[in-house]
Amino acid sequence: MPELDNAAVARLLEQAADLLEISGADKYRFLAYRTAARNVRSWPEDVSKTAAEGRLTQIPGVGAKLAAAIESILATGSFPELDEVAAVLPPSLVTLMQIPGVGPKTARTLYDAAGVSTVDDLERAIADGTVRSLPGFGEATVRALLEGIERYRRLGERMLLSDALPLAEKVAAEIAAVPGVVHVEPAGSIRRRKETVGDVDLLVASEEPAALARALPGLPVVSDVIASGEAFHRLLTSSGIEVDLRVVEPRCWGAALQHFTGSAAHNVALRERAKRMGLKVSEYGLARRSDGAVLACATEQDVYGALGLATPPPEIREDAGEIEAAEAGMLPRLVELSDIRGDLHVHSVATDGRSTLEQIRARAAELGYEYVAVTDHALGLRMVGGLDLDALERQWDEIDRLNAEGRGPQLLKGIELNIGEDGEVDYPLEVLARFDLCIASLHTGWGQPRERATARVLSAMENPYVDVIGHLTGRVLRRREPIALDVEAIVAKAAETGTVLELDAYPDRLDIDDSIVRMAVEAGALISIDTDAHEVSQMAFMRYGVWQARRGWATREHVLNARSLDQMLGALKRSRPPRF
DNA sequence: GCCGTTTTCGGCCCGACTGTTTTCAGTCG
Repeated sequence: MPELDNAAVARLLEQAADLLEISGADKYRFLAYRTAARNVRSWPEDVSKTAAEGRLTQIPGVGAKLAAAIESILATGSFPELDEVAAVLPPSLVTLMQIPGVGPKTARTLYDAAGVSTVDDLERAIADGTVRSLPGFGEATVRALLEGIERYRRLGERMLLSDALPLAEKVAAEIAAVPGVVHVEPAGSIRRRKETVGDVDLLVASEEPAALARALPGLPVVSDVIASGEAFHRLLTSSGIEVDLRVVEPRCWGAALQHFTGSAAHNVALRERAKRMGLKVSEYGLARRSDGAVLACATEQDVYGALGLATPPPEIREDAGEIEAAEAGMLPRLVELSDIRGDLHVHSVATDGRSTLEQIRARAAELGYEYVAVTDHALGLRMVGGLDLDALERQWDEIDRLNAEGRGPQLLKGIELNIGEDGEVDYPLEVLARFDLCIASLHTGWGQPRERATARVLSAMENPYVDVIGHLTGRVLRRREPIALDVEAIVAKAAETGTVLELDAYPDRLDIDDSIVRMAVEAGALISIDTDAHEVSQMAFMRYGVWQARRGWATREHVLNARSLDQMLGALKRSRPPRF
């Protein structure tokens, strides 16, 4: 039985929830599975450990029954309730529900009446007229199904935040110039800075919605208006990405922004709280239940304030403790881009980078940094021409020369070491001691057993000169799965040894992710937000790393490179007296 | 199936749109 991580357990619970919903089970039963799945996914330790210690019911939304289900999943890879429902309904039906417009009832009908259990089945059944002949499936419904299939195939993959956000900002800028527009802001998962987003939502407040509607087709970034109503427009942009526009009255901007920012789970928790207080929250404002009087709606602060809450930053609105913290006045002051004093992971022309040391220093100066570490690849990574000792000496001489000029940010002598098969790194200790800081990363061993990969990282962390572990899991969003690792053990070791965990801000890595950041924050381990830039323009990726760190509840104090040069160097493992 | 500022039983978010079996169920965000 392969070790199942929290995400794998969550997926099985979600599958059970979907199948139970299709089977017509009680609404609150399958909702309970879904809530548990979400909380297992964000649970800050391995559920296998939680299970071994008999603490599964500490996970919010997990009671006795779901604890037993999770124990069964960990032991056998499934659980009785899932097996039972999967014996009656083909598990592939859950993919049918991913087609826009197809919910549980439609999926069930299509399966029962036409034997449809996959998207391909559905396409065939539409083509041969089977679906049209079913009761309840009129002309318009069949047309909507075909469009849904097309959208599912075209938009099935989530976009990177780094693709969606710049587009949203561009559309927002053009809309802001339309007469009558008072506010315009990306909402949804873009505003929460989630690493990938399913769709681009823009919220607009306008005094003249009709004028906005007339202006949309003429905007430079808009190539087509796909759908248009009074309060909703769907635009096709010149980049081929669709943007959904919601238009609201300026008077209730705050309530609308709160509503359309979500997350869904956060909003549900908020409305439950409101209900307990005799209030009601919707996109139209916070109202008294008794007489419907609207008490707050102009700003988000008004809405949260009327509920007795401070306003949580959008990045942490996931119903993962932020409402409790907001109530207690304990919301963290999250790290900001302006807190960042330097970049500790940048490649140069000496290996696989494309920028010179002077260019790197100049770019760091533009970004207002105090320091920037040059961290080319070490000897072991032959494929990119890792540096030998002679090459290192040359680079160090040049760094000394540039620093001696006394202009601009301090260049630091760094290196990106390769973690070997037994956790060893490329140079002996006496060479490692000569760097200002060393990052060590896994570059090989994808598909290794979890224990083995974990042991390599733990062993590297014992090295007194491995200051930082680079892009821990090696994932590449939409391309490469993370290496299977005992992340909890690694975070604990980081706190114990003073090894810093890097958050690689490259937009398709964002590695470590928000959940690991939160584990590090809670364990007292430091993180370092670095761009891993191979070209100076990529040093601008810092903002994506900062956002991911914010999603993990990191404050300035948790971030190594939010410290001044002296304090940053003093926090490195190598600056400490040796332990005996 | 979970859970407690009203509860160990009886609740468990809000509003809009759409099609059609035609005034309500299904779906969505």
